[in-house]
Amino acid sequence: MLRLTKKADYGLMALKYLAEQSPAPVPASAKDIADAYHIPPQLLAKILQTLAKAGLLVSHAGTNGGYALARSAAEISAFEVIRAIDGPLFITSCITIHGTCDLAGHCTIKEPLRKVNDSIKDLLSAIRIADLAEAPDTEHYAASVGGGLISIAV
Amino acid sequence: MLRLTKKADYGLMALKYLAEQSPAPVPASAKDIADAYHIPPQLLAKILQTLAKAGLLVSHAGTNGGYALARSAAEISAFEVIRAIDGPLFITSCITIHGTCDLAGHCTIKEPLRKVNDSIKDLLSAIRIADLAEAPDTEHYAASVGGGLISIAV
DNA sequence: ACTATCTAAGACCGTTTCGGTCGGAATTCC
DNA sequence: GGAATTCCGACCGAAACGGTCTTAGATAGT
Repeated sequence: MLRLTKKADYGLMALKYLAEQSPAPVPASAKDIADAYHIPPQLLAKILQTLAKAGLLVSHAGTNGGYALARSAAEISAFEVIRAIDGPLFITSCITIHGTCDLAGHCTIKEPLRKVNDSIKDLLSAIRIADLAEAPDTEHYAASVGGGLISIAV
Repeated sequence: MLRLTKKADYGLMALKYLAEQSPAPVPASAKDIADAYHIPPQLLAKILQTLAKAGLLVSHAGTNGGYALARSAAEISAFEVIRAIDGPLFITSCITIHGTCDLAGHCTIKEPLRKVNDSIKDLLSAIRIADLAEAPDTEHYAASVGGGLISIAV
């Protein structure tokens, strides 16, 4: 449960790939990335398209075309990627886009879970693509985030 | 995305109901709870069964039977409930039960996301059924959790 | 201008999961 | 014995997910 889709996984992997390539003299094609990670090429192609449409990637059609990061890898959060691919983050069915609960009235579960929701969002927002790339071992990664601890309001 | 199932929602609501009833002179039947929250009775019945099988509830069959919390509401975490209903918590498809990634080798996304995974787990573990019950407004709830801040290792 | 390469976009499809229902058996109380 | 209630598995429709296919449009090199 609570698992993000394979598409989001692929998207993050693709962004990581692009982050490691930058600054890229030539953009990477969907096929390049798909080959590198053994991802179904056509599927990745669609993912990259939505990522481009979301403004996280810049695309270039035609020969020698491909994709490149729209911003620096340090300025793109995992949350943005996941949101762009999988849609808005709602941990519970109660929290809809309108903020209303279809079980309105008889659902007091909503408020506490909304906080969990926000916390997860903060958690994912703190992870940046730059953290994914070149993050081989645990200690170095934790240190790079800021002391290994982040505080989350509950 | 990243949303927990309606079953888990229902389960949490049911636990909250039971928490508010305790100490209960008589256990609450599945139908009682279903009526209170307008949940499909047969569906809730199955949810309560799995919750009982997981040891979170004690059940009593027969006339005037029903369910009651197996422990105090303060000793049951939202994480346990969700895990019992929706199964183990894996934010990414990479993290399987065996801890192995089917994209083994060419998937460096895994490690950072595992930490997010653990953090969410900690987050949900910190929420207890007692927090859901009698938690009408935000301020009181936040204060009751312990200063409104919890720290999570990244 | 032609062609190879590449993105853009949408239809389509098989499988799985989810939400929910049904029916029957076992248990307990009156 | 009968009513209430848990227990358990089978079943079903709808939606989501993962993936493919096809077609069209943009670009660079020759």
